[in-house]
Amino acid sequence: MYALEECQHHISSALRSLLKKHKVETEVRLEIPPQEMGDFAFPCFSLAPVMKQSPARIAEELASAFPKHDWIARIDAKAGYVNFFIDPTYLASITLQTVLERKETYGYLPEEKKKVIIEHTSANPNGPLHVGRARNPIIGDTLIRMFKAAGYTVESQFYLDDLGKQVAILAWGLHHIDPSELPKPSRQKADHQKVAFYQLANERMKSDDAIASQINDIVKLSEQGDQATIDMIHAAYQPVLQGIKESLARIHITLDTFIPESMFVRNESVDAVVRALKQTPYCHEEEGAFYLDMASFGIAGRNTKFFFVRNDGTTLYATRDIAYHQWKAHQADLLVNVLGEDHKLESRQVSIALELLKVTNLPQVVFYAFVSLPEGKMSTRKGRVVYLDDLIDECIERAYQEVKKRRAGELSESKMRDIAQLVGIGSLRYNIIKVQPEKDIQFKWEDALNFEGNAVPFIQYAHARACSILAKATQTHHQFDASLLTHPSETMLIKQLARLPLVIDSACSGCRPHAIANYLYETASAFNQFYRDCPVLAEEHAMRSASRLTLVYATKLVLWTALDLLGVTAPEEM
RNA sequence: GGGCCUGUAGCCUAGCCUGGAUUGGGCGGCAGUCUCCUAAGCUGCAGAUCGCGGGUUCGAAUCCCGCCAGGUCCGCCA
Repeated sequence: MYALEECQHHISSALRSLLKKHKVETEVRLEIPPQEMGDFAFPCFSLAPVMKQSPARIAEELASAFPKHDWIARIDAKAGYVNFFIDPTYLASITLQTVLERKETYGYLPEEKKKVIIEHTSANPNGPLHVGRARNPIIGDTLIRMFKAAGYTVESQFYLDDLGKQVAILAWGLHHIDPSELPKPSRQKADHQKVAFYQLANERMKSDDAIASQINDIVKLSEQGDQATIDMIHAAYQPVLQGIKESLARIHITLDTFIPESMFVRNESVDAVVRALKQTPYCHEEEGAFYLDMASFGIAGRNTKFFFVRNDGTTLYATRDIAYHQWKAHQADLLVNVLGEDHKLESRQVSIALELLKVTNLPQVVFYAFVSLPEGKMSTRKGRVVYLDDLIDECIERAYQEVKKRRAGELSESKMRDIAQLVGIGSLRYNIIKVQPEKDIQFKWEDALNFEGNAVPFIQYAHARACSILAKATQTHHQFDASLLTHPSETMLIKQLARLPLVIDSACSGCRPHAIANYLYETASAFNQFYRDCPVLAEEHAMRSASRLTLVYATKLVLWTALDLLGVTAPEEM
């Protein structure tokens, strides 16, 4: 058990037994009081009616009766609260000791022995990833890293839509459009080269019914499992998918498995889903097509009909999604999906259908709001997009300018390029992950490329400062005397380091990746204040200097570990 | 027409699930700070009817109801 957790447990159980003496059985929930008022607080207001005393009086009694313990330096009763002050020396000694023992796994939680599948990105492979969609892989990959740290076995999955209209349009375009008709692609990557075929094919389909029906034929044949058609589509999207993977790899994202939608048609599990759904009392027929009436499940709107079989007997995307999730439910203990908010209704409908099929392991879904441009929503079809690859380049280039501005002459060209790489990519990931997923984001270059304040360079810089001190130190053993680390800035920093396990736990259980970003910012900030107040190498008292050096080392490890949760790497100098 | 999400200083954002003590940060603005471990830092100042109106409560940014604004969805599309 980590330090703060142990301390919290100690306080709650001591409070519980104190209250038991007053014949009060209650759940003890501790709060974090405002600064300077303590480390944990217990509000007594709800006890007042039960104990027939004023909250202030109860707080005083609890405070004076509270047993002495190493954890607690001081207890205050104030305005109906019992405020507990952790003993900074005790906390420092336990926390630093734990960091030194655990090193890169400090903060990681015990092995849960549970498996979670996290599905993310799952973009149609018809063109390059754009910034609107970039939120998906970044949230997904961060969740993956968080769940691993929280002790889960994690598999990342990309659900590959290889049967849909989008890939059929792409395939048609590649076979019927003369490349000379198209504008020159901005990049050599396959995803950038092929997207123009998709865009033009999409336009033609809308104005020409013959083309529309040719594309529909492709969709139909592939859904029926026609091997030649499936192969043709596969050949069309495969290079695009490869391009998408390369883009993701640039921002440190790889996926474990790609599950093609066609798998569930081929193995006939979709047919089984259809048969089972038809058996349910919610199933109705309309002109040869079948739907579930979801009105009684809280689905409201113009139409509560959830169609799962067309009148020609073929299935729909959502039907296959049900088969996919039914299969997935048996592959792991926990399922997490990252989806755009436009999929909210469909996802709900799929879950209802799964419940009707007696599937109990339903996916937990993290929805994110769209990233729009000042001109409006991004759209591959309309060509109104900022591509992820372009944003990556721009971030790295801008980071390079910043490094050059500050360190030209001091660092070699290749070193500056390396730093720019880490800063640029880190900025991109951090800027997207630091905002809670359900909040709308309007993409503005000046915000995305702002490297000051609450941005990743601030954190990387703190890490680099720590590395710089460590590099200059002659001492190699990490020894410390916790009783010498009593400066307020030292105590603040140590408390911050002690929080990491709690942050991982709560961020993970609530699927709130932005909490990690916040924690990092606060930790870097605490380190910068320590840096200002507490000289390390220049400190004359040898043991104090050594202890501070150990604190610097611990901070470096924590910053590194937490940045890694976001898929961000920190340079040793910048 | 209906469902879901969002609304916190000029701009961006945390806190909302699980109500609690002066709503934390950042950008931008103003004023300081490098004979001292990298000033991508640090310090101070100014700036908020927590969208609006009710309700519950000893206590509401947080819970409930209504309204307003923005996003998103309501296809035998994916």
